[in-house]
Amino acid sequence: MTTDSPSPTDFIRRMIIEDNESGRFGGRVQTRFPPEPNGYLHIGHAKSINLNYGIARDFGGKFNLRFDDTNPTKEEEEYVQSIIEDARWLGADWEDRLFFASDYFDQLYAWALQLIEQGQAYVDDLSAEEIREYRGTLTEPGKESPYRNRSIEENLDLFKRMKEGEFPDGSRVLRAKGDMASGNINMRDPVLYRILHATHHRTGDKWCIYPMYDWAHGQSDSIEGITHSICTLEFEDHRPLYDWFVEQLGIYHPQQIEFARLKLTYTVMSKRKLLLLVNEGHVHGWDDPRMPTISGLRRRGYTSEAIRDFTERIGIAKNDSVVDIALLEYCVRQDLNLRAPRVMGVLNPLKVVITNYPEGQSEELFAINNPEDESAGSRKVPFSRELYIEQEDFMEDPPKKFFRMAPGREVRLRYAYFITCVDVVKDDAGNVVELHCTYDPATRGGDAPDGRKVKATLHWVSARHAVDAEVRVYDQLFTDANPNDPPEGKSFLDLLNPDSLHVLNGCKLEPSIQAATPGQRFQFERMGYFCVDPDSTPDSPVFNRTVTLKDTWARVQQQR
RNA sequence: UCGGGGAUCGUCUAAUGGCAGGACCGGGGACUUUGAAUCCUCUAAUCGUGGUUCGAAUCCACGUCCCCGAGCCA
Repeated sequence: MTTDSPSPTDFIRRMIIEDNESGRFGGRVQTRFPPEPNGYLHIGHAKSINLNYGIARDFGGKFNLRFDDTNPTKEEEEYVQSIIEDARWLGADWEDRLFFASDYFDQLYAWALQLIEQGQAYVDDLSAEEIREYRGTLTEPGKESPYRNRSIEENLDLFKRMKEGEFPDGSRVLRAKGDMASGNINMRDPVLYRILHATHHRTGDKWCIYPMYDWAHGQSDSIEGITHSICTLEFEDHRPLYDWFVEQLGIYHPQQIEFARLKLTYTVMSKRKLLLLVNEGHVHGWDDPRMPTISGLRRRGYTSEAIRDFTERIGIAKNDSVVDIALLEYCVRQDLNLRAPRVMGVLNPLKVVITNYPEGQSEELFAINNPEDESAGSRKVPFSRELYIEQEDFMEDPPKKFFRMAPGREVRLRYAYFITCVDVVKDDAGNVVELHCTYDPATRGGDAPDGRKVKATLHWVSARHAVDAEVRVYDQLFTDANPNDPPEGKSFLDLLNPDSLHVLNGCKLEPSIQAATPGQRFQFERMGYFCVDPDSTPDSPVFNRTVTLKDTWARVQQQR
């Protein structure tokens, strides 16, 4: 009844358990992830991968990676490589079972000949537009093509000549004989093959006819011995076709099961929209850290463990749903809290001079690398007369609940000393540019021997020892929780958040960060989780903010 | 309205004829050398109307609303 582990029996696993009990597939379980190489993987795909791979793993079955590469006009090798990399990074293991639908083109062709010979497929000369007209509408039946009753011999001849390249693109198609009056439009003589004189990323120019999804997918599953072919809801009314083809061919019959695709608030998930964002330059590529792509999330600093945890927490069902992106952020904080070493970094520096600290002197203070992980050890952080603190940690005229630095107030510098603000230096425009403070030498390490308390602990960096860095802070890509549903006359692009990226320069980081390499993740204490960007060099380090820490103070401020 | 699918706390998801549970979000509190983490705690739901039943989120009937489908895309 109550399960505290998040992974459990969703309706798909229950179906599999039933199949195993009835011996339907001989107790065998084999799943697959079937991406089309026409874009990068996104977190919706991660849901599918973790579902399919997780099922295979949990049931002691097998998992295949199969590219659904039946449309050479949209598919590219670059996408194949990125998908393999991302799927692996997510933790999926297909062992030696990396397949391509294009591996099966010969078999698919032979099966098409079989269907023609059985009198169940024909070559149609109607134009694309005519086919559409003949198909009818959602509420009215279609009518049969005048070419539907060609002889088997003529169909065989024409289809072979289609394959030989005798006809131009679009001039003919091979269609199955379905039922032009069916309420399910997929059954109204679906197209099996179209003529495409295009170079395929794997088969080159060998073919000029290419199978449609419906003709390729089920039979590919059948060839691979897939038991449970899991796909998303929009394929639900393709299932009768899926079943019909394998039955007519008399081949092994897998079970198609559909579940709801993932939607997330404040982002878009369709490959078409993501491609548009990339092509129109609204983001800097598929791996832009604001993208919901796997490569974007990785660059942002997400771990595959956090993503897997997320895909387990959201569950599997058939309800259309939109998951709050706050859950994803919760998952990555949860994971990074345990593994990210802490470091001090000031994003918006405010200079502090400790007036009673000797000029030219410095010392090293003890700091813990990760309070959640003792094995992470400790480090030394340099302290000196001139420091930086965060601008937002000082207010000249603080409201009631603000208990950070203010004139006359004493606070703790993390791992260092208690300091008291004695003077505020301003520029001509009245901006606070520097604080003069005194420190209490007796509070070294951060504890007052007399037991007095301070309400705030601030992070800081010694000015002389600081590493300058660029920090890229991100906000949601869209201002609207559901950019898929823009107001009348607007596009989802109109809902783009103009402030989704802020580049901060001159950020001050403690020197221990110097050796960090791209991909490394840190918690900047009190500020959030950050990760070294691939653009980073030893001379000019660049960090991405993965996510802020949960910020109670920020919430209090918003309520005011 | 032709076919297919779906409606449970704000969100996601359990309960498959027997106490509507969990997680996220939000509120309150404890603790605190991160306003973090952790811990405690609270708010909050069965689309509607009938029916069957000792008992209905679950079964039945009739409604309502939402999603998908008319690519030579997948």
